[in-house]
Amino acid sequence: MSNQSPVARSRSSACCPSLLETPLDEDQSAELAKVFKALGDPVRVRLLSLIASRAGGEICVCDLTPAFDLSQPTISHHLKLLRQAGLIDSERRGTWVYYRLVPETTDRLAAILTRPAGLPLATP
Amino acid sequence: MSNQSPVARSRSSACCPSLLETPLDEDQSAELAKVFKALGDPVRVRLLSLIASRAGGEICVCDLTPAFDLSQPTISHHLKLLRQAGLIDSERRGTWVYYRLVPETTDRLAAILTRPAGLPLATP
DNA sequence: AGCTTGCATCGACAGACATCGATACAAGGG
DNA sequence: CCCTTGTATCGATGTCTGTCGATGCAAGCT
Repeated sequence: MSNQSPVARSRSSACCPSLLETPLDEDQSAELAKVFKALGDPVRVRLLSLIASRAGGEICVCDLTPAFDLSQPTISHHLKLLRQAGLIDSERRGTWVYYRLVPETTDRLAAILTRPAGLPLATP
Repeated sequence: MSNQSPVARSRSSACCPSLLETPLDEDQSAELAKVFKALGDPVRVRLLSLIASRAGGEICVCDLTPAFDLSQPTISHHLKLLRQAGLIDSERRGTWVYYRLVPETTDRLAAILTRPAGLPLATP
């Protein structure tokens, strides 16, 4: 159940912090956009939030599904997209499947969105 | 030309940092997802990167368009979405329109994705 | 083995989105 | 004034995506 994240993974072309500092090339932009796209849905944002904020670091799908007015297949679909984006990971234990955050990925996103000390603000 | 960002704006229901700390409610998730969705396209990520990394803080559309193999209306469309998400702002000066980053919005995103000192990592 | 419960996958469908060419609008120059 | 150049909007079109019910698969129980 362990897909590896395209963003958390250290990559040849992209090593570095901020999107706001240096223009990204097409490949870097495409990989980043995949992760942002995974976060571009209210259900998935809330899923990630529920998973990440869970004491103990994991949560069972059976505790996730009832938090939404959506069918179980739909929740499963959203979890799959989050997993493919490298934002979460899953593990089966017995009958249940547990999801947990992949903090490396959110860390990387946060770094990418952080501007280097006092980004030039069009200095008026 | 100044739409205001739903995320940079201080809001009644949401005041606080990390998505990773406390479960978001539906409204908070929906607003956040709008911004992430705006970043969920390779062209827009690269546009934002080109705009933000520009020395002087602004860039003319006429310098943006030739950086892509896309029609001018398509670029204009993507810029509009970034603007509506509160990620960039624009100003017309003479014939040209200049875009600049709205750093409050990216700052807020970065904060939201930052975990409070040592998020419980499923402590194995 | 059969039953039950938890979760994932499949196929279908409606709505959303990226893209284009054509066109409209804004501003400056002849 | 018209013409040109820069940018936004419009309408059409093909593709992608969120959602569902039905079904399949995994694991434990009896």
